[in-house]
Amino acid sequence: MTNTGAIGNAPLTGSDLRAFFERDAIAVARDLIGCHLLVNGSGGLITETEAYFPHDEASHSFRGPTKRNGAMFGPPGNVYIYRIYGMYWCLNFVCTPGSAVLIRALEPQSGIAGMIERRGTDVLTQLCSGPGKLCQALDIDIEINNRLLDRPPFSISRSAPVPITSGTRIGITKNAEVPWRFGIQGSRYLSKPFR
DNA sequence: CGGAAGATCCTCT
DNA sequence: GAGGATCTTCCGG
Repeated sequence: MTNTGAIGNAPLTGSDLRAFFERDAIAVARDLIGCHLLVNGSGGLITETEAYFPHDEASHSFRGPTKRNGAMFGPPGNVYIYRIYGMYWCLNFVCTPGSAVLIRALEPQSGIAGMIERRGTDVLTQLCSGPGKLCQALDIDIEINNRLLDRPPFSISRSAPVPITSGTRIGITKNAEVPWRFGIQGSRYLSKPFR
């Protein structure tokens, strides 16, 4: 399958941003693959995503809004950031209320020197090959939770179509069999290969 | 290279 | 008080 929705590369803003995200999280997760993400000048092509839903036991929104997951019930195109295992941050983009896409990996293109410094490695394929690594590389933390993607420090734009593959989501125990993980087929910049 | 285990800290039960 | 949408290191094969 190919991402056919990608035309042009101007940043998604305002009503365009809203229209892109106000859809089924699976469609959004698929269409985000190959998009270009910048955070404070660091970023690149999104290579791996996962979709989460309110009716999905693996989702933080499964039991309704709480203090922690509040941003997940914000407007389409909102950013939801949470701490995982007491050590790392994870980045999500909100779709319809309580639905979101976890950004799991990207191919570095901009601000690589800063990523190398923050990650402590110069191996390009290991800078953003996982949700926690990606946040460390892009200097993402809770300070920029609950903001829209068309405002600083964020910028997101569509890019050229890429070949898409899918599989089961990573690191969960509940609802673990659904194929709601998406990625660039054959990319070297993934958290794990697709089977 | 694959599996195991430890690090570490909230939030929600 | 348990349990994570993770990562790194260490160990064995």
